Amino acid sequence: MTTINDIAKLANVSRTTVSRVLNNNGYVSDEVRKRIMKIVEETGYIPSLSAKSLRTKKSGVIGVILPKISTETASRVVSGINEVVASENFQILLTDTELNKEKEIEYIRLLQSRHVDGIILLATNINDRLISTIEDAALPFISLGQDLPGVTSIVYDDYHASVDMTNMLIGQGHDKIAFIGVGEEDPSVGVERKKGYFDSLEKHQLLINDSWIQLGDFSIESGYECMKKIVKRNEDNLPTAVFVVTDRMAIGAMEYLREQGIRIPQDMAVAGIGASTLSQYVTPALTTIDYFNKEAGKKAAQLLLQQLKQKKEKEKFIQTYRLIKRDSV
Amino acid sequence: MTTINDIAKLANVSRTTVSRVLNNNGYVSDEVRKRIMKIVEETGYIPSLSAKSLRTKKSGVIGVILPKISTETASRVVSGINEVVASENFQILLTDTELNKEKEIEYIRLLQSRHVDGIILLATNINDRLISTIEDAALPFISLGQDLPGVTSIVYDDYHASVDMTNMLIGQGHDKIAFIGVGEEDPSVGVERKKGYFDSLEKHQLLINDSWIQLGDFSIESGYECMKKIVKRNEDNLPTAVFVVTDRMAIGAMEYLREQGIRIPQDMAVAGIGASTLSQYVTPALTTIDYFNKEAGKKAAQLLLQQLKQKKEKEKFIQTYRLIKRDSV
DNA sequence: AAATGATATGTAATCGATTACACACAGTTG
DNA sequence: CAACTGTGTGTAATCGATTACATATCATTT
Repeated sequence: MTTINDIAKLANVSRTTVSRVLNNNGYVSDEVRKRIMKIVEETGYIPSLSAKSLRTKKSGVIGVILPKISTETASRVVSGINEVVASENFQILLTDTELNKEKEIEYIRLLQSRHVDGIILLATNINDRLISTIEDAALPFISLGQDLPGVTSIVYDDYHASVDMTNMLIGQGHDKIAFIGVGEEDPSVGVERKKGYFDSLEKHQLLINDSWIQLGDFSIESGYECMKKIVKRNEDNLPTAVFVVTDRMAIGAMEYLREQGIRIPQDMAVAGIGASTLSQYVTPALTTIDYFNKEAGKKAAQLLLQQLKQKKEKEKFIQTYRLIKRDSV
Repeated sequence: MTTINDIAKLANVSRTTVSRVLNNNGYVSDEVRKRIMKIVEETGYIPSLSAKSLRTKKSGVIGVILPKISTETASRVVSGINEVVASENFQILLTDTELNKEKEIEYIRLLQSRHVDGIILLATNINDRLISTIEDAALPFISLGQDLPGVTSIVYDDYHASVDMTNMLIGQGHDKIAFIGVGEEDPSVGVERKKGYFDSLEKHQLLINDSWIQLGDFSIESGYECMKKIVKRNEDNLPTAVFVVTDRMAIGAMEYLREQGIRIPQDMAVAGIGASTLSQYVTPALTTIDYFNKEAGKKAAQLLLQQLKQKKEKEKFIQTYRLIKRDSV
């Protein structure tokens, strides 16, 4: 490996001068600049960013912590983040917690030790150790998906999205609306979306029937199973619509309905959340809510870059959403 | 930031001893070890991996270069890679070329300057500068998707997959089979898959009709447009099947057919490649080929980790595939 | 009792960059 | 012409770790 010292020797200058040329920093005569650049190119010299990072305390790397790497949401968000940070010559160091809370904390510390300049966390839960780890890290930090105390956060407006969707179903004349959700460990998907559903029903003074409510685990299969349970338990009096808190589970639910010959939307309307590609191309096309994940990723990256330039107070941003009405309703 | 020196002072030892404790390296008395560990925990000391990396020439980071970050294929492959490397405590540094050849080269050099321990490239093309940049980098390197000379490569068996699919269609009694492909810049998708199609037709002495062949750009929309052109140009004599080289384009094609009231598969059979989630849940479910992308990612990571341990000769691996027959045929 | 080897710790060089500071030389200014 | 300012370059400390080598102690072996 050629180092800055080698270049300096070859060009008969001190390494200070080479560094000045490379960083466009301070005075260097044209003649020397050219000489050095020529040698740099000939040798194919590549500066060591570890050394640079050690000295400057900056790495040009942004840490991203994902709950699960291979989901469409994650992929869209990362794509948005990358678009923004790459344009400022940062790279992304990717970690995947596999939905494990311990790993979330572990990775924050790891990223810190790697001297990342900032961290974006796609958060799925809130707990004290997490908060204090983030505080201790004392790094520019953005939380996406959950509002973490003391941390600049971008959140999806799960509550209102859910209310809107339920209202819309009610507006279509449905008064028996089933619900497929997830567990309450996830404040956004598990709590807020369910709350929106309940509140809307209540406001319209509609019946809430426990046998219409099932919880899944985000997978397509669990959507299928939940739908099956709902249908089995209400064979004599089926609900006329089902609101599913994620598209994937909604797809599973649709599959079961199709198998059973229950027509969508005539016999049962189906609505999801997430605006996955899938939702657009299933038949019938799924009514859903678009959270603009890629935009959220971009926003997160922009906020982070701002924080890199100057420390800011915690802020909270609410990502807009859009209800996409399609044939499943 | 606490450093190893701070710990050393607090523990009344030299930093050498601290380093020994932290790396479980050489002799340290139990008493001192405990004392140091206690202080490490109290202070929340986190070693600087930049410094470590500078000294040891190892970073614990694997560079991954993707052609496009937000595709299902990429996401599956990355997920496979991550699963393997994370288990050995490596992280992934992610870069996205946006299908730009220059960036491919730029990123290899960048990753090199970041002292990544190895690189996995999801390759989409082959060119001399790329090869020589890889050579110069002198890093453990794996190419996934294209067989690069001198580089251990994992390739999908595009040719035979394509032959198999075409044979299958022919076996179903189709003799007018249209084709939607991509440009030849992409040796795997653009060249090999097309070659498989042609060879199969030829072998069965079937007509090859230029107006049945269209090239798209990987997008769903382009699949739609290609299908449209094929139908328009052959209104009096429609082909009875269409083989599309990617699932996304196949989905686009299906959409156009549906709009036109052309029934799938009765009027036209459709086949894709990729086994996207989408392919499983569209109606009718799309016949496609599964390349086991996640497995390929794992394999790539395993090969890379092996190379980290000992340098190896170039090898070439052919990833298996599986034809999934569904309702669209 | 001397030699040997295992255990325990420290000294100091090193990795490859950046940067504060010093110095030299020009041209300009009052 | 003395003082100042703008250019151009070098010296050496520094970032935070690892590691070859040296040294010291103690128990064991011959």
